[in-house]
Amino acid sequence: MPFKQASIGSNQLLNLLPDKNRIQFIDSCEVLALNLHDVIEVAGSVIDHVYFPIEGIISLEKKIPDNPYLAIALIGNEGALFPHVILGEDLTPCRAVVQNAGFALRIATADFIHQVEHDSALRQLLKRYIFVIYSQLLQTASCNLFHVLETRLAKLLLAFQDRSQLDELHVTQELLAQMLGVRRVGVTKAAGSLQRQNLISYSRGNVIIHNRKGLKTASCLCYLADVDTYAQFLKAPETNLTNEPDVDEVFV
Amino acid sequence: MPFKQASIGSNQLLNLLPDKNRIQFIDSCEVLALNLHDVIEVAGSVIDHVYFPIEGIISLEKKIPDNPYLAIALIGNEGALFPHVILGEDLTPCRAVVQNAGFALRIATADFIHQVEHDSALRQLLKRYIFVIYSQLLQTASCNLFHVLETRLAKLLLAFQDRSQLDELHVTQELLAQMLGVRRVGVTKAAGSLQRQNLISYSRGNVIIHNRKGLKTASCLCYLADVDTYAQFLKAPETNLTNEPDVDEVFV
DNA sequence: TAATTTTTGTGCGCTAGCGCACTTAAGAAC
DNA sequence: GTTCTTAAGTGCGCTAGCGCACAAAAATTA
Repeated sequence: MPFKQASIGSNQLLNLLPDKNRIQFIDSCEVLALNLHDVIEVAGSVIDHVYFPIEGIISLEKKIPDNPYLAIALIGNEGALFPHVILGEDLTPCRAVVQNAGFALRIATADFIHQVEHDSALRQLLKRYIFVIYSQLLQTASCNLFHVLETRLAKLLLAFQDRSQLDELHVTQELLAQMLGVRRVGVTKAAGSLQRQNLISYSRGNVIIHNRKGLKTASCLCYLADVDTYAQFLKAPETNLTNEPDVDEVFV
Repeated sequence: MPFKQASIGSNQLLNLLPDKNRIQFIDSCEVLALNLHDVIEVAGSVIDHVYFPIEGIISLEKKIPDNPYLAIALIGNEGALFPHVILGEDLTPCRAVVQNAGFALRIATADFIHQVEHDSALRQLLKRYIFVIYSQLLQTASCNLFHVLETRLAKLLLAFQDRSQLDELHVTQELLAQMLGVRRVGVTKAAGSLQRQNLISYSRGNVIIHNRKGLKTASCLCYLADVDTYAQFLKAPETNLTNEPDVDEVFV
């Protein structure tokens, strides 16, 4: 349970910062409620805030013409939404939808960039996080092509649980289908199979995970790969985020 | 023909830099021959050089266990290889293979980072490029899931031609299959269909593109989307890469 | 010229997921 | 209760791509 040990009520990414930096950064943020099915951004829009979820789940979804949406990533309190504005482009290539209600810290893009400019620890952390997302995206691109629905569903449920911190997930088959880019009946079939294996049970928008270990076995290795990638680059002890200097080490 | 107007013998990305910056940067590079089927990096290895192809094509390929390789991107003289080291992580999540012989500028990672630290125009350019690659990767992740092989093959051939600057591509069906993550016979079938439509012809490792416009129609919209993304962020006139300041504007 | 290797083509049965249409069941509202 | 709405299940024919095996043709080597 890679993200479960984190304390509720905070953002794990920001928790990796030294206290001083974190406190200063959070001071520039406001708290925003994430209401279920809110569309935070549509594809192509200008990003005017960067978000750090504390509770709740946001899915990043890419749409290509004549095809359904596809969830590219789930963002919970282990991550951030739109940190890539530090790359200098404030457009989002995909939309962001709240899939579990909760709340998040958010900061105006300009303020965010200002903070990042003047805080090397924060900068380093976010660059690392962007690299992790990039690596996981490579994995997803392969996974989408090669892996059958049942394993992809298992992966998604695990990712959902990691971010909701609950054994009972509030999500319908219809929504899962939208995230996976398949028909709802496809999810019915795959979920039925997982239920018959006593890994999960569900009814009308509630999915209960009974056997997390078994679900991992039923999922593709991509789930573990993603968790490993995150842990490798964003685990607290090894991160060694530094506070100084901010002059010579302007970017890297 | 989005990349064709570029002069041979240079890297288009670096061409977007002001003369002064470009000359200084290239001065720190060495020229390296790209030999067909060279594996420049394997997945997970430490990146000790960043490459700027001048001629030739390199494919970035992700491997997941029990499945074939999958080409994630083609890199020619419109791009760069491993620029993401500026994110602070010098590992590569995928391997890089030379698919068309040629040559490239390359620079040691440490030197590269040093240059990027002290050259805001270069930094801005590379961040933009990374964003473009990221956006295209989102597109690819969807494309892999939704689009049939024939359209994906058409897209790949167009991307190949853009980077080889020739109408005759040197690539076997076997290699195309490896890049697309499918069986060779799948490519035989799809390529046969494109040939019957008089869009291409081929024999024993040579693919000739007869009708580029038709091939665009036969490809998925993802090809055009990728080209547009590149043009939007990396077109010469609009880029406005600046030289100063390098103090206040340390990162963004 | 003959043998070998590389590249491309064909056939066949199989499976995952599709579109479409319809059914069942559980809550919610009346 | 009864009706209505939302969520989940079933059936059917279809297609893309799979694995496997084998055939044909072009290029290379002997």
